[in-house]
Amino acid sequence: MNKNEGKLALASEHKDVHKRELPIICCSCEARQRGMCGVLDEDELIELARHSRQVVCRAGEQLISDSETIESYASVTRGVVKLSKVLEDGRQQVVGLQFSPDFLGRLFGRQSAINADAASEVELCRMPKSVVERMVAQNPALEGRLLEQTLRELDEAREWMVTLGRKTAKEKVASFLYLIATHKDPAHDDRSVVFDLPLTRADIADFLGLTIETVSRQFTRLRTNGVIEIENHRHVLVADLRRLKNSCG
Amino acid sequence: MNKNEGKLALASEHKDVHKRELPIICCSCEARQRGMCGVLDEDELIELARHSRQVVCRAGEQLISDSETIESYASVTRGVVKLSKVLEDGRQQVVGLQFSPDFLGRLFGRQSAINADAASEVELCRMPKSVVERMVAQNPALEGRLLEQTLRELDEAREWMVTLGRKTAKEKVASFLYLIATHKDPAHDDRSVVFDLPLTRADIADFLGLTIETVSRQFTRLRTNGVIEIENHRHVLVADLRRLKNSCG
DNA sequence: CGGAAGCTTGAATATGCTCAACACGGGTGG
DNA sequence: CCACCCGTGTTGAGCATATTCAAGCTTCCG
Repeated sequence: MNKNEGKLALASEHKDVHKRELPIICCSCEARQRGMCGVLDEDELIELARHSRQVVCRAGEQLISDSETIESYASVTRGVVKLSKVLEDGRQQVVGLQFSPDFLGRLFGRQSAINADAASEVELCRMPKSVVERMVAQNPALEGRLLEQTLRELDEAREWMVTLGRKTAKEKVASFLYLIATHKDPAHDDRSVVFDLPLTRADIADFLGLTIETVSRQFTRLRTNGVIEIENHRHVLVADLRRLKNSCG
Repeated sequence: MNKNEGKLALASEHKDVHKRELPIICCSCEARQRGMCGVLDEDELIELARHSRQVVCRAGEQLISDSETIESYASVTRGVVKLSKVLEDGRQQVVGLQFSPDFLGRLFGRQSAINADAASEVELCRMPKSVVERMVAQNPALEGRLLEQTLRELDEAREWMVTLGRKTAKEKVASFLYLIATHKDPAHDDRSVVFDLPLTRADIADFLGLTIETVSRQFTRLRTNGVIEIENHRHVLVADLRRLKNSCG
């Protein structure tokens, strides 16, 4: 930690500080480019950063649990976050995946209605609820950007409802692979893609409303059909993305 | 139509009009109470009303179709709107229901990604896209209210994903009935509720990711179990809402 | 009254689930 | 170093749930 920063932070409580420096961490942060921080001016960014904390979470770690009181929000800066809901008897459904630089947390919520877990190793930038909400109230551009993300998430959720409600097991698995493939490589006019699955078979099953056995069988089926190749159970090669898309129903 | 209004509208193009009267239709409109219009000041409301048109749609009428260019938004002021998506081979999934005073239309969207149909007879207040977007840009409170509705819709969509992915046919049908029952009668600490189904069996099936036959069978099952009573295929009586809730899984 | 649309019911079928066995890989400890 | 174990994934056999196909029944409306 920087000595000057420590001094300033102590001396400046409740005072405006001019010309504080932009935190180094923010400079290369995706949230600054395409995420919520992209609409903040320098002062706001410094103010927000002053209250934020970078945290790294191991795969499988729980980030937010259902019914938990919400005290902070976060930006996802690395890795994949899994949003899920569980029924009383333990049945689980993954209701969304979040990637960098998505905003994490139910804005204006008092307590969470979902669980959030690190699907892979994840890096978060945690921000206190109150600071974010104050900033949202003062900066319509921030409100606007969060509105846009929320609208995008709603579009994705509805798209996925079609998959859950109306597709066969094979189509579901193909749809999942297509989702990951296009998310990893935005320049997918190229026909072939290679990637590592960010989810276990169990997570994929919970995402697709299937069992792990069915997911496994459909992977095998897509493999024997030549649509995909798999190495080490995790590493996937899609030779022709259009063929995969055609398998999505 | 009022003669004075006609004259004013013609004479005042591109001029500010002071002291225009609040449209009568707005006074009793639910959107003015709990919907988007609740955050508008009088001038804004008059301005918006000047560009808006009330329309009534018969049950089954298409309001917005997939891939259609978006030129207007709307507030639902009466009835139930069904949002759906279809796969190329015709399989259909209902991805949401909207009631008064919900906002209808994909904000900032260039073209629609879903169909919207009148499930029952529906009344809409149509507003031009450009006017709404200008007002959203100028009034953060409006942006905030639309953000809140979008967040609520996202919550609902995710809740429904659990139903689609992880519940049995019986639980799905019970969940649908519970959704309608609690939506019709917000004061549902009372144990019994009576209502008319706003959707046909086909629509319900598309909402639940089932076939009409399965929906029908589960209705029969809930009826013989004494959870519900049905009259005329449409009129439903729930004697004990807690029993229905227990059937939701 | 007759026809159409919407709904229910039954029998046969198929899709995905359950239960069970086994394979593979990485880490731990004798 | 090898044996063992645990977590993860695959495969098979039998089964259950929801679908399909087909018939018949209400209700609404001309």
